[in-house]
Amino acid sequence: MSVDGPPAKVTIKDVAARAGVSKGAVSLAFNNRPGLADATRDRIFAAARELGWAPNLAARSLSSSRVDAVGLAICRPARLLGLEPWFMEFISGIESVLAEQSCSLLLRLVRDLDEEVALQERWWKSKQVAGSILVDFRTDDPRVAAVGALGMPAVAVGHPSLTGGLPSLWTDDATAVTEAVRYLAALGHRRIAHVGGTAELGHSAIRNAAFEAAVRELGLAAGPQPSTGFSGEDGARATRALLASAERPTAILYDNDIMAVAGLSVAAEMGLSVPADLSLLAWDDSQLCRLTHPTLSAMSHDVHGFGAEVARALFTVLATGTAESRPVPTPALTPRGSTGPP
Amino acid sequence: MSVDGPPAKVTIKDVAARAGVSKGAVSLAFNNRPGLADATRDRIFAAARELGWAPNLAARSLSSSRVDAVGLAICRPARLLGLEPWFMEFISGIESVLAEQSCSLLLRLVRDLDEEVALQERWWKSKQVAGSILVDFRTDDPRVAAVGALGMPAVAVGHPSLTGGLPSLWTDDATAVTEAVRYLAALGHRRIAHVGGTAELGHSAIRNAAFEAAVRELGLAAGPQPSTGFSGEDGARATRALLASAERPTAILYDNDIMAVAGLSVAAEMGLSVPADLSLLAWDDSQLCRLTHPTLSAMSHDVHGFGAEVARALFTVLATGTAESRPVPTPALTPRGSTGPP
DNA sequence: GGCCCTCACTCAACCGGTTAAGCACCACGT
DNA sequence: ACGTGGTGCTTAACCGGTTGAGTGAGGGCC
Repeated sequence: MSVDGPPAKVTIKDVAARAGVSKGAVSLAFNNRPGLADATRDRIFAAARELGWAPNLAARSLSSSRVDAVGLAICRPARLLGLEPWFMEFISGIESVLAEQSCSLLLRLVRDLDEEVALQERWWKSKQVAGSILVDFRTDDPRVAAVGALGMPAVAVGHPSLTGGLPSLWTDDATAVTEAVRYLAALGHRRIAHVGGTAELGHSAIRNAAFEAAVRELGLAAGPQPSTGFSGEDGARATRALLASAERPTAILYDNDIMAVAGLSVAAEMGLSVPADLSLLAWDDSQLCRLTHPTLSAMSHDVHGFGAEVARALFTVLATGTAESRPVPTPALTPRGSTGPP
Repeated sequence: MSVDGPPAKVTIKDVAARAGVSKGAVSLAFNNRPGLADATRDRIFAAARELGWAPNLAARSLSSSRVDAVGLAICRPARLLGLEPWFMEFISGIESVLAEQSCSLLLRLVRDLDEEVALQERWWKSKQVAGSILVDFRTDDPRVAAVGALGMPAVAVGHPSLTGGLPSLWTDDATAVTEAVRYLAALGHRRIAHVGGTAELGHSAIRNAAFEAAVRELGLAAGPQPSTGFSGEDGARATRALLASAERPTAILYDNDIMAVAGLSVAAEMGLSVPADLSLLAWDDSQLCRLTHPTLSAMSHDVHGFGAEVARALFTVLATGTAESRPVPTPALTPRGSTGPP
C-alpha cells in the first residue's frame, strides 16, 4: 500500500539535528519553557512536524517522574455494568476534564475489593498512574488504609463517613431520600417502600437509614426495605414481593432507574395501574426514565458534571497534595408520570 | 496517621543490594528469564516483597520498547453512551483478556473521527499504546488509512467492506437482519418497518441494505427505514411517525434495545397492544429487554465474548503482525413477548 | 592435569527524554 | 576598560529499568 518502508522511529535527537540545535533546546520548546528565541522555537516545531515526532512519554515520565494517567477501578459484576448508565456518564465527565490536560484514564474492572487494593498498589508502585479515583465505598473500606499507606493521591466518591480522611466528593443521599419520602407523603401515601441496593455498599446503608428516619419522622408505617443487587431482575423480584404482601405499599422508591423500570413492568404484569394504584420513584435519572410509559419520576442529578468535578478534585490533589471535601448538588426530584396520589 | 515518613522511592538497585546481587539479576528474575539459580531467584523475590518494590513501567518500556497498554477511543455523543449497555459489556469483555496479560486499557471519548485520528496518532507516536481497537466504522473511514500509514497494530470491529485491509471481527448483521425479517414474515406480517441508527455508521448501512433485500425477496411492501441517532428519544419519534402513517406497519425492527423500549412505550401511549396490534423486535439484547412488559423479543449476541475475542485478536496482531479476519457468531433471534401474529 | 562447557551472575551501555550547571555573547552603566 | 546582568543555547548527568557481552567457578571427559 504505502511506498515508504517501516516508519523509522524518530527521536528527539533527529528533531534536534534537523533544527540545528541540541536535544535540550527541543525539550525546552516542547515544554513551553522560557529561554529560547522565538525563531528557534519555530524552527524546532517545524522540524518536529516535518518528522512527525511526538515525545516518547515513557522516557518523559522516567526522567521527569511525572505521570500522565489516572486510574479508575470499578468493582461490580460485569453483567450489571452495562446496565448502569451512571458509570458511562460518570466516565465521560471525568474524560472531559482529563482530555484538557492530555491525561489518560486507565480503566479496570475488578472482581472484588482485594483485587482493587492490589491493583491500586501495582498502579502506584509501578508509576502507571499519578493518582486514582475511588468509587463504590463499603463500610470499613480497605482502600482507605491502603492508599493512605501508599501515600497515593486519590479522590474518593462517597460520604466522608465512609471514605476516612480522603478528599471526597459525594451526593447528599440522605437529604435526597428525605425529600423523596416527604414528597410521596405529601401526595397522601402512608405505606412507602424502598428497594435498596447491595447492603455492603456504603451509600445504600446511608439511604436506608435516611429512609427509615424520614418515615419515622412523618409518622408513617415503617415500610420494608428489601436489599438487592441493583439489577433489573432484583428490582422485579423485590417489587413482586412487596406487591404480594398483605400490607401492600402504595409507593415505592428505587435505588436506581433500572430497578424502577423493572418495577413498572411488574406493576403492569400484576394489573396495577401506575400511578393510580401505585407510585414509583426512581434514583439516577437517565434517559431511560423518559422512555417508559408512564414516564418515571426520578431523583435526577448531573452525573457527567459530577465526574468532571471529581477529576478536577484529583488534579487539585495532584497539585497541592490535598483537596477540599464537599458534597455536589443534591439530586433534585423530577416529578413525571409515575407518581401521584394513592 | 502513619509514623513512617514519605515512602522512599525504592528502585531495582535497592532490591539488588538487599538480595546481594546486581540489577541485572533482579531484572532476570522479574522477567522469568533463565540463568538464575532458584535460591537466588527466591532471595530476590523476598527482597522485593520486603521493600514493596514493583518495576517502574516507564523505565521498563523505555528500555525494552514494549508497551503494556492498548487504546480504545469511542466516538459517540456522551449523552448516548451511558445508555448503550453494549459498550460497557464490550469493554468488560476486552478487560477480561487484557487483565490476564496485565495490560491496561486506555479509554478515551472523542467528539469526532478527526479527533480520534489525531488521538491514535499521538498514542502511537508517543508510545503510549501497543495498538488499538477501532470501533464504529463509517464508510470511507479515515482511520483505515491513518493507522495504515502509521504502521500501528490495530483490530477493527466492523465488516471488512468498511475496515479496509485491517484485521477485523464483525457480527454478520446482514444475515441476522434477514433472519429477523423472515421470522416476522412467517408470523404473518406484511408491513414491516426498520428503525435504523445513524446513517453514516457503516453497520447501519449494511443493516438497511439487508433489510431492503430481505423485504424484496419476500415480496413484502418496502417498509420505511427511518434513520435515527440511536437514542431512546429518536426511537420514540420514529415510532410515532411510523404508527401515524397511513400504511401503518404491523411489525417494527429496531437497531438497538433502547429504541425498542421507547417504541414499546409509544405503542402503549397510542393505545396499541403489543404484540396483538404491533410486534416489536430489538437488536442488542440486554437485560433491559427482559424488564419491560411485555418482554422484548430481540436479536441477542454475546457482547462480552465479542470484546474478549477482539482483545485476543489484538494480541495476535501484536505477536505476529497480523490476525485472521472473521465474523463472530451471528446474533440469534430470541422470541419473547413482543412479537406475535398481526 | 589440562581442556572445554555450562551455569550463574556481573558489568556497562543504552533506551529517549529532562534538567541543572555552564558558557559565550551582547548591551549597558560607570 | 571593566564588571554586571541577562539572553540563548549546549553539555552531561541522570531517571530506572533491559540486554548482550564478558567473567569466574565448577564439573565432566580424555
